[in-house]
Amino acid sequence: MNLDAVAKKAGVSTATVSRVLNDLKVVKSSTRARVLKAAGELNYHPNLHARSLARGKSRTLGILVSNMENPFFFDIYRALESAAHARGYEVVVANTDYRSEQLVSSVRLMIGWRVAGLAAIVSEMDAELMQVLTDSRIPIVFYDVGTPRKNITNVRVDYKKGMKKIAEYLHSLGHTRMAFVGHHSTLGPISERRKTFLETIAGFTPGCEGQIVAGADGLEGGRQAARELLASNIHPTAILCVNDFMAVGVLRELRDQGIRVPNDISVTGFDNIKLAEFCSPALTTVHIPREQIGRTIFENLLPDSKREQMTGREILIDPELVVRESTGLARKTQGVPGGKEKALAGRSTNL
Amino acid sequence: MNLDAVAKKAGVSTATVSRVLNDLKVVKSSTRARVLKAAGELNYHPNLHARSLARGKSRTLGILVSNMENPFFFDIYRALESAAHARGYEVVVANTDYRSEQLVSSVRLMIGWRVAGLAAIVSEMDAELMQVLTDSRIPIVFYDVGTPRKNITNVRVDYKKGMKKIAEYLHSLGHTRMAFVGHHSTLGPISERRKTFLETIAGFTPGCEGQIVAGADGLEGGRQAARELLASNIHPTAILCVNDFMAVGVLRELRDQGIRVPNDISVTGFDNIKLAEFCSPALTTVHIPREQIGRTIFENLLPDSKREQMTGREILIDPELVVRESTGLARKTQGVPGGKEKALAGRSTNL
DNA sequence: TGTGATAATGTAAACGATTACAGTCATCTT
DNA sequence: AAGATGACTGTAATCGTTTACATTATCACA
Repeated sequence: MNLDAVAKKAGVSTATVSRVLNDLKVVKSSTRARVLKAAGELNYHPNLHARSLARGKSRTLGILVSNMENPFFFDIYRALESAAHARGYEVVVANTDYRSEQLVSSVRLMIGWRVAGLAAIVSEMDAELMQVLTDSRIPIVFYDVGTPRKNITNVRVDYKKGMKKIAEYLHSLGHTRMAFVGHHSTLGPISERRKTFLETIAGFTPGCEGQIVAGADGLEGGRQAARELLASNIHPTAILCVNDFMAVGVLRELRDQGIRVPNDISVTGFDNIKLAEFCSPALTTVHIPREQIGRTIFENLLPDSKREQMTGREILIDPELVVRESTGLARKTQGVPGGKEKALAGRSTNL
Repeated sequence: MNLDAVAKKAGVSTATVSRVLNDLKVVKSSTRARVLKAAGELNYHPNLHARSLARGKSRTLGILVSNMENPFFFDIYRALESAAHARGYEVVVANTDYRSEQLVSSVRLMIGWRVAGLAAIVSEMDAELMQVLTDSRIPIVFYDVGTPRKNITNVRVDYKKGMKKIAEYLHSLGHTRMAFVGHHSTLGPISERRKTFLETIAGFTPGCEGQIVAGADGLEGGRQAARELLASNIHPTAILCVNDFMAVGVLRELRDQGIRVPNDISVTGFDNIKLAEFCSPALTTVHIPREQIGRTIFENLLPDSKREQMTGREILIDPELVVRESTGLARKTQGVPGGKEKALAGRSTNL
């Protein structure tokens, strides 16, 4: 079913049909009606490929996320989409699953679709991909990874500040032995988050120790990491998680092992996803304004922005501590609460 | 950047470039190399709109879901996508947010993109939309809603059986006063789920009572519904939720009101999403094989299926009870545990 | 060296829209 | 009555591919 068929049926030219369908009000209302009737009867739907091709520009935005299952990503996606819809843009989303191979192929797809803009809310990155993107002239917004360049904006949360707030808070509760649970793509030796955590801990009183474990991003990954952590001889009094999603997994494992939160161990998340207030105990976390991030990304993707698009900006977002039930005073003695392990000798804290 | 530019740079015709890019191995390997080099240097990416237009058929599947935030939908989406990728198909997804207005516009979009197939995992439905879809010749699979027709397959879980298993299980634990928490789109007076619940309850010993509350699909909606329920004078001993996602919200509200689960009230979910085993207490629920559903949907979307596509099939999926921690024996007396309400007189159960 | 056969490439017509440009009317003006 | 105006509508080029068909190299063999 194409324009021609409709045109024929309505007894007009394809140009007129096109004008009707695009609401150019130059068309006489009687012909307009005739065309609409014909289109309706034929169950006609414009071929959007042909349309984009002819128009030469699209009103579709692409968004890449690492893990749509993690509500953090989903919330940004939703905010972005709703901002876009409000301005007549469509959004297509692709899940990279933290695999840079998948990222590359998704980017290829998006460029092939000639999206009007591309948002990359991903942790993984690929050096030559950056080049391809820069060359592609598409307006791009990165979240967290990447550096501003021509036609590239970077939205970044001040991760360091958030981490500091959390760590200081825990420290003020008497915690000195802390562990960090992250997922692989945030924990490579080069990763900023890992570094931030270690530096922050190191900045405290000399006796503070920081340890690191990793799992996949998700409930199961969090649980797995907690399991490893507990099986080791680290015995932290607080577990800081890279995000709320994994923290919920951690909570679960602790509960399974009979460890009380926060009495025996404190746990913190990051992001402040909805689930953080619905799990038990509710998570102490750091709020990241995903709604705002989504909107900001959209605005920076728009072609018309009068702020010159070509320089590349960086936008820094300030996270806030949210205290709930999962954190409390550090236990004075560091006996292992689960009970199945031997008591620790001589590793008293510096408090 | 178009084929022509590449062709010129490589000193060949566009036809040859196209052949190289599509891996038609008729091209001499030396020219092939030349073309690839040119394409690379120009940072060329084929325009997929033009491609689809020329080919006249796409390898893209559309999927519509009511609420991507609910892991149930997400899991189906993921399974479908991974099956699709394995066979060289792309997937685009649209969130309808339970709004049939949004559904209509998403369908329009998908048809406009000339998707090779369309999966509708939605609860909302629109009479005339069904007609549009039937007329559109696109292979379609519905989940739960809709009836099989020409070029339409219907995948359906035996909701009745699942509900029955849950209700019978609860009944065997002594529960007679049950409430059902659903979201609006599953609870209209005409909805099958509502009916199923009421019928099942009615099928038990005469004293059994069933009540119904609704909230939005989600954590918050579940909590809200629970709040209403507890504020009313229904005092159920068991709360059956339409899905796990809402059940987690219910759990949260009960905990806030000091009601112990399952000691005071039993709670059940539906779907068996991952979260169901990570919340506290872990949810008794009914397993729905989302992985399998996703794969099944994909297979029925494929054009080549030798099973004649034209008749329309129905596929029924059998759910299984999963007992965890959120259910237990009914309290013998139905005093209100929260303590802030007056005691109930004379409404003893039939046990 | 000519002759098919076969391999490699080129030509040009689709695909289904949009849109600049060029009509065609009917209606006023003068 | 001729010309101007403005309101509609039609013609045809264009967007960037694919692909049937035509054409030209290449090569083995008589």
